[in-house]
Amino acid sequence: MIRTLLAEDQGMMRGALALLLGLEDDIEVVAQVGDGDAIVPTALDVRPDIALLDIELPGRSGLDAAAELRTALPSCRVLILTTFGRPGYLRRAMEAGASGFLVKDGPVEDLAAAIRRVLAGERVIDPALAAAALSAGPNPLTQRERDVLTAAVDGATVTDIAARVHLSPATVRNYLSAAIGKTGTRNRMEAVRAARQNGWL
Amino acid sequence: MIRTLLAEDQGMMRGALALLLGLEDDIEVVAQVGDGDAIVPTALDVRPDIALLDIELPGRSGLDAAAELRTALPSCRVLILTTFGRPGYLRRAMEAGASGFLVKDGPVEDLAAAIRRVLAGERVIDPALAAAALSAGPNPLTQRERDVLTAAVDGATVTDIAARVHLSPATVRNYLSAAIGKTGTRNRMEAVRAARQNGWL
DNA sequence: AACAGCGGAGGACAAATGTCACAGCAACTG
DNA sequence: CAGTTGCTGTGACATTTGTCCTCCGCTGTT
Repeated sequence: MIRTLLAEDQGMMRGALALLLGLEDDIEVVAQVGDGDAIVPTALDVRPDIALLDIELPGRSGLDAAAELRTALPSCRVLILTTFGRPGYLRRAMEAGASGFLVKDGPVEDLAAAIRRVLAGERVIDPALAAAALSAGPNPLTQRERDVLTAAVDGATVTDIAARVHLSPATVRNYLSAAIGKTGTRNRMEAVRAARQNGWL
Repeated sequence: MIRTLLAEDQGMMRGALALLLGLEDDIEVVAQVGDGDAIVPTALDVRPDIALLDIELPGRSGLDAAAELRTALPSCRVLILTTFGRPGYLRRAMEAGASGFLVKDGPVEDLAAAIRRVLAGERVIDPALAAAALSAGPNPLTQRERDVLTAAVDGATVTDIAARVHLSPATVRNYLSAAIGKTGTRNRMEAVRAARQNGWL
């Protein structure tokens, strides 16, 4: 019996996947969480064989949780299940020690199959996505540039961002300018979009 | 047997929901589509009792499809199933003649129950959401303001927007200013967010 | 005919934004 | 040690953005 932990924030999706996986003879969903911060504690509690993690969750992101699981519960494999097949996400997932990366676009049948393959020691990654991740290259943004960009997503002014990140407004503008330059865009908004698109935030 | 059409763009979600509904004794999923433009033709073809529509789809939106279904196939009830419980969405769904509005956050069990209730002639709407929709008031933006705002979502400059909407740059700035004023925000980006949030786009 | 209302456009102005050059400092690398 | 890179900060500058006021032409109303 494959003991599975499922982390997904959308209630309906979570419930549906749990029910589906429960229908499989060899798979058992032993825990469901809807919050990123609950992943590691729950995993330590129920000790699953595999954790199925969404990336975008309330609280800690699935990628962070994956990295922490790697050391906290090395026996547990991680399969990332996400809406967005962003190159940077895949890259970070691999760096976090995930064994597989699945996008929610595909057919449901893929899911159980992927779980079994991961448990068998295989790595499960969409080949097209892998190619995109490699061709896109690594994240060109520095930590600070990411900070400033993420603080800018909701339309905050330079002053707002400066306050949030504890920097001088002038410095914030420099970082924004740098980010705009590196992403090859023309303004904040485009830079944010481009960085999001690539999974650089 | 309740004949159901399912429109949802995420393959895994669509497949999972279809399987789940198929497990119910009295429900039968007679068609699945992943594209908004396919909804009406498919419905005319299979003549379902109820259409389960996501709002944000490639091609036509689920709301537009709902409105068209209303006249093209009046016997078919519409149940909107969406990720975002935005007041404006709910309002538009009701105006489009939908019989129910469900957010994907809730438990899966709600879905089959909602379908049965809709078929029984009831209207299914989350009370909290209904209150929010009423308190938020109607969409304050004019058609042009919406056009300009939607053209601004991806960080386009005034010139870009002007070209897309076939207006003078000066006019575009006026509309943006109006939209910013009406949404009570400080700049484009915030205005776009606010309008999105409320389902005004 | 006079009127108001609205969509579109222009001008002028202040504020915010993006760019650039430069400088000090810390940390790492060869 | 010298060189590089990243972080933080200035100051100056051109451009863009947001605001406000005005004007024109069309439409429908009284």
